[in-house]
Amino acid sequence: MMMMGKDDLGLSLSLSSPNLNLQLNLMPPTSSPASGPSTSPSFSCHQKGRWNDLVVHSENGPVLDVGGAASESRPGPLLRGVDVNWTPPGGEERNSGEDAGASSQNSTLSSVSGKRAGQDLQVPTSSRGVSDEEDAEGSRKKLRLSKDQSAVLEESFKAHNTLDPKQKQALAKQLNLRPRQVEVWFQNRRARTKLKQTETDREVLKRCCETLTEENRRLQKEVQELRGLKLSVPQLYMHTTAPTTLSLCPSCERVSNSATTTGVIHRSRSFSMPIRRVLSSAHANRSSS
DNA sequence: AGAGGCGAAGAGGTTACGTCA
DNA sequence: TCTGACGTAACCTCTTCGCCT
Repeated sequence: MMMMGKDDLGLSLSLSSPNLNLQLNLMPPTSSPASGPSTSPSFSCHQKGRWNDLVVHSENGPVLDVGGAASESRPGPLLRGVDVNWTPPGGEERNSGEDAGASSQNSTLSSVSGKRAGQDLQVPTSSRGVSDEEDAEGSRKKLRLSKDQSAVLEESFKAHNTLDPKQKQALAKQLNLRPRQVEVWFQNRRARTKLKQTETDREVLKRCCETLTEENRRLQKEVQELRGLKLSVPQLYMHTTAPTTLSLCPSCERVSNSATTTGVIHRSRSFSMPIRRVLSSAHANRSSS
């Protein structure tokens, strides 16, 4: 299980509060410009040349051998039950080159749900058609990719979370999968990554909200204290305007009570300490009087 | 045996790009 | 040359469904 970095998505969020400086950088890697729908992070669909060095190769050819004709060549413990990714010799080769080959000869790989098979046959899209012979096979069997296949796909995904057509072909051939399967795997992988990231962000934002709420509560309390002081020690404020005009000097970060200031407090955390000095001073005055 | 989770895959929509009249 | 219609490809999101625990 690979852990995704925070920059797998195309969002950038920055939050800052006195007690919290939060930056969520959800931008995709710089090599993966976001150009999809505006509602969500997405990845360019025209990324030719970005995948040139990506496929994970093995010294001895494909990293895994699930496509052997002999059953003993299949990864036994890695695959539970039938190896749906096994391709009869020559079966995938007939389809090499195009996703249209998704009409796999591999009957166990049938991806046609009974409900939708008819739709597919009626309106085959560019790469999602289903052959009649596959339809005739009946219900689809859907099994997991092997661990080795998933590992190779994960490695590829780490390097790039989008697929170049050539690399899709290469991966498909390497893993004895159909290009459509590789494509779908990457789509689902991106979706899982995004979902995971969304949940993480939600937690972070939740904590941020709690922190800000607490900070707000604290500041409200300070305001109450200041107002109480103003009532009890009016002479302390005679030379100044209302407390709300207190501002923070951007250079020294001290409280300024200049009447010319706009009252904008830039850094409330720095504001807090001088305020406390004011408070202690006021308390001293009150106790002495 | 049934429920729920997970993942593979389908369907429909969006966007970007190329082509052509 | 510009422009709008059209087709295509890649992607995203939602959903379905089969397998596994």
